[in-house]
This record gives sequence, structure tokens and C-alpha cells, in this order.
Amino acid sequence: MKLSTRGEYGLQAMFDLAQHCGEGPISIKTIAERQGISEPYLEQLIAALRKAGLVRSIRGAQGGYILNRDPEDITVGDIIRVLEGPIAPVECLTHEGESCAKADTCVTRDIWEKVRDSISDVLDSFTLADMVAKANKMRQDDKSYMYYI
Amino acid sequence: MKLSTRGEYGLQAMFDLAQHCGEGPISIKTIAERQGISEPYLEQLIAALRKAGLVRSIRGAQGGYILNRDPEDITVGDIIRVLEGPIAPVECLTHEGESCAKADTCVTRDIWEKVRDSISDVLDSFTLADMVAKANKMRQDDKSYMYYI
DNA sequence: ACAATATCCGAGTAAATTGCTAAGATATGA
DNA sequence: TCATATCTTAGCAATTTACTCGGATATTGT
Repeated sequence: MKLSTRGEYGLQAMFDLAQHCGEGPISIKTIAERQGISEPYLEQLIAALRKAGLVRSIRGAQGGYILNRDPEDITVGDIIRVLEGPIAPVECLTHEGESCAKADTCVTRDIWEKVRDSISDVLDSFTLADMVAKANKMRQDDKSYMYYI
Repeated sequence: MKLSTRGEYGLQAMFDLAQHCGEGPISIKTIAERQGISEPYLEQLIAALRKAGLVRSIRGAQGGYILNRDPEDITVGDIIRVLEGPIAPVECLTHEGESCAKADTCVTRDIWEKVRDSISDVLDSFTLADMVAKANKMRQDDKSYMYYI
């Protein structure tokens, strides 16, 4: 029940873009350095995010990526689903249309369905804006702590 | 975010044991046939379940396995944790004692924590007894349906 | 005693997945 | 036109997954 690094790195990259939202396009190189991710690997992940419409690219010198929607309109679930595929603890739940052959006699199916839904609910309850707000608050707390030293 | 076949097969096998609870020891061969799982593979999974104390073995001819606790005292979470390792969407949550170096500045950590807890809650809310009850109800429904034909 | 039937245990292995790297084409700004 | 980017495809080593195989050990019925 683990996420791969695709989801982890991708979320970090998107968070980075949200934090620097409004500063113009951010290059892969910049994100990779700030987040400690391999550059060509991140390139692949961002490509997927672009095809899914979550980020927009500006090519050429001084180019880079910017979020294609407001940070409050992009949830963690949006990002994870693009990079990790559909959220589903078992294979048989991924083909949503057709139900598997044993669906009516399968006692485990509704367990996996509830697991899937609870994961989805949590992931969709966090937006990039939430994450940025939290990061800013953390920095704030750090500062106020410093003053007391 | 997928379970491996270990968790799937293991749960099936435990469900089988719960369904035939009280019928004496059930052999791996029997379970494997009924649930459509490879025999030597299932052997490995059951070994882990035995070491974890969820099943008890009786060796020799007419031997096999029986549940080591009542079906209502074994949750799906118990089984999954044995076969899939600790429930945690990211690596850094598995070492529960030590917190990772970036824990205080990590904005994603509490997201993963909530995901983990919601998965755990769902998995621990189902017992083997629940599953058997549901299977029996399904059979019942099937029968009453048959009478109406 | 002994054969049949089981659990136990460790090693090996093909296929898939993961987490990258490499090379080059394409686009754009200075 | 050069530097700086994105884009695209291919490849590849390491790890994990989903098994198989061989054989030791224990127990029961004959």
C-alpha cells in the first residue's frame, strides 16, 4: 500500500509551483534543485501533469511551467491520480465500467471500495493552496519562535 | 496505491478458514483449490499468518490450519498488516518511532498520516465474522430469488 | 514398520515495475 | 545564432512480485 516516488515527487513539484505562483514560468532545473529531485526524471512527471492539464508549459529560453488552475482548485487527489493511476487497492476496481465476473459473490469487493473511497476523500480534501498556507504558517511560527530566543 | 496478491490471497484464505471454522483443520491444498490460489505460494502466505499468531497449524496427515482467534476477533487490517507490512502510503511513516529529518517542515506528512489513518480505520472495521455473515446473506438472497423463478 | 499426507523451510527464478539516465529534436528569447 | 528551455523516445540496472522446486520433518492410519 505504498505510493511510488512519482506521486511523492510530483506533489512536491506541484507544491513548489504553487508556492512560486505568480513569479512567471519556473524551469524544471529550478524545481529539481529546490526539491532535490533528478532533473530528467522530473521532466517525465511534469510531462504527465501537463498532458493532464494541471500545468502549462512555456517553451524556449526563460521558459518553464506554471499552474494551469488556481492552487485552490488543484487537489492532492488530482495530482496523485495523474501520476499513480486510478486510486484502487485492487485491480478489479480500476475498470469502473465493467464489473468483474465474481462481483456479486465477492465478499471483499465492498471492503476495497470503502478503502478506495476513504483514500479519495482524504486526498481530495487537500488543495495546493492549503499546503502553501500551511507552509507559510510554519515559517511564521518559526520566526515568532526565533524572537523568543 | 495497490495491494499485492499477498494481501488479496491471504484475505481469501483467512475468509475460507472462517467459513469452515469448526470443521477441524483445513489443508493448504483444500484452501488453494477452493480459492483458486497456487498451493506453494499460499504456503508462504499462511506461514506468515502463522508466525503472526493469526492461525494455528496441525502437522501430519489430516493436518492443516485453523483460526487461532474467533472470526469476530480478526479484522481485515490484522491480516493485511501481516502480509503487506505496515499500512503507510509513504516510506517515512513506517518508522513510527523516529520522525524523518524534515518532519517539522514537511507539508505533505500530515496528508499521508490522514490517508494512513483512514485506510486503517476502514480495514479494522471489518472482521472475518462480518465477511462470513455477508457471504451467508448473499447465499440466502440467492436462494429466495431461486424460489421465485 | 511404513506409506501416505501434511506442514515446514530455504533457495531460486522469470516477469514486471520502479527509478532512473541518455540522446537528440524542437522552440524561443537575447 | 547561441544559450536556454521544453519535448520525445529509448534504454537499463536494481528491486519487487509472484511464483516454483526440492527436500526435511511430523503425524496418522494400516
